[in-house]
Amino acid sequence: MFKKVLVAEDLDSISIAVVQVLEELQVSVIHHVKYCDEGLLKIKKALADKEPYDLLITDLSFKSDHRKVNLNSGDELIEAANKVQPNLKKIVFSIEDKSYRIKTLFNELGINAYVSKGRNSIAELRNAIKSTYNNEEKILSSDLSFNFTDKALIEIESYDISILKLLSQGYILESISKEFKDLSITPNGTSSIEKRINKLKIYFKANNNVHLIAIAKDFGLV
Amino acid sequence: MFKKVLVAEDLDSISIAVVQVLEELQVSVIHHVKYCDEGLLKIKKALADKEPYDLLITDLSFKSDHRKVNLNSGDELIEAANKVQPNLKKIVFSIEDKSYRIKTLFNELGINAYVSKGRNSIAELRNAIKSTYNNEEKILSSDLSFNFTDKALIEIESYDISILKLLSQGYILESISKEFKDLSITPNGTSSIEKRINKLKIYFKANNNVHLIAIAKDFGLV
DNA sequence: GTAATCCTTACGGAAACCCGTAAAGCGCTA
DNA sequence: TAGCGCTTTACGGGTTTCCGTAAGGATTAC
Repeated sequence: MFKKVLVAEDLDSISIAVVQVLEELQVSVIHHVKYCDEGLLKIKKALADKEPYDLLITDLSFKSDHRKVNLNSGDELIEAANKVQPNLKKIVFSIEDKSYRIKTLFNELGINAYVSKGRNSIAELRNAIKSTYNNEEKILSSDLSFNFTDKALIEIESYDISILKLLSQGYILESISKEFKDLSITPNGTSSIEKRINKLKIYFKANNNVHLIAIAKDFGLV
Repeated sequence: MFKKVLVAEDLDSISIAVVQVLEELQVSVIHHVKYCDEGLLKIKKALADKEPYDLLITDLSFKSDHRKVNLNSGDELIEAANKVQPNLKKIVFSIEDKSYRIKTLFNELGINAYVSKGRNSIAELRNAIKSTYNNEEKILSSDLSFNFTDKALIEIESYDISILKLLSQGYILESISKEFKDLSITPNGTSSIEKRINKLKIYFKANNNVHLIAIAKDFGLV
């Protein structure tokens, strides 16, 4: 079993249970952080000490409070961790259950397992840890079963997300066009952006922009 | 201390910690349910057996799965519980931290304490349980401090929520007007509804309807 | 090198919005 | 019942979205 594991989870009510699982599995060194920044520090420190972590178990969303932080989410923590320790095994333990989000985690951040917090997630987490230890790939908790080859949601790319983000911030077409020109994102003609929004509306079966943003919010895209 | 407590919480990772707190506090009978429906059943059963619960600790949002349920949220569970056992003490333990939502819980559902899940929430929960036992009123975990007399958010009423809901479903002004007429909700002229939306836009500093719905989603109003 | 295709941008008219103003309805009081 | 104040509704013009069509430009096929 893993020797040294880092848990990044802000909610104390949850981290207690996660740590218990690790103890059950006879992990000898278990560290727990409540902020992503701390997590990255610990990973770096462990590397410097030549005693790197074998596994990172992290949540995705972290509450913001008075503290000023660099890394705001599990995604960012993983990205940063990948840079300093690419071979680190990574399990995400989060409430998120949108296929779009999860696929991105596997494909772009190279996580080893995803466990969605739910009614039986502690058992799922235990299994995921074991499977990860046995070098199995793309482990998904059983309540989430979607087709990995389904391209539908993957095709929504960062360009679309940018548009949705700006729309949700009250930008009108013209302002989005200007913003894109400033950031040299192309295409940036109002007409092209309009067309792209149209595609999104068709894809998400939205009646209008308001509806579209509501749906995008529900999907966690913005 | 309380003798008999019911915990309604779907995430097993959290309920473990909650039950531990209750055990520490020497509560002799601790029951735990993962669905609101089960919760209500247990409350009714306990009443019928003349051994009612002293306290209900519940989450607000419950994941939906294959199971068909009547009660979808902690709010609904509390409302139902109030009908069968009005004297039941109630503590809400949720991630929610929007003052609007929380105030409604105190004012309309008569909960005794609100503890927001966070980095130190287990200690907060322990205190809230003790305070509730000592008949203190309107107990709020310390990371949430807002003014209870501040009317601002309370003034957003169900009428506004209805408008926001329909907007977020892609309705245009005219359709909303028609819908309101069907449901005999007044005022229902397109002009009045428009004016109300305008107020909301000013209140939330939104540039347009799209922006407004994005903000409403963030606030958990829809 | 030319044609076909795709992508980007432009244009225009109808629908829906945004916003100010004015009229109509309704309860209250004298 | 007339007058007052408040709420609701109606109206109008400017802006933005919505949606179809088409022109310009780049890439690919042959």
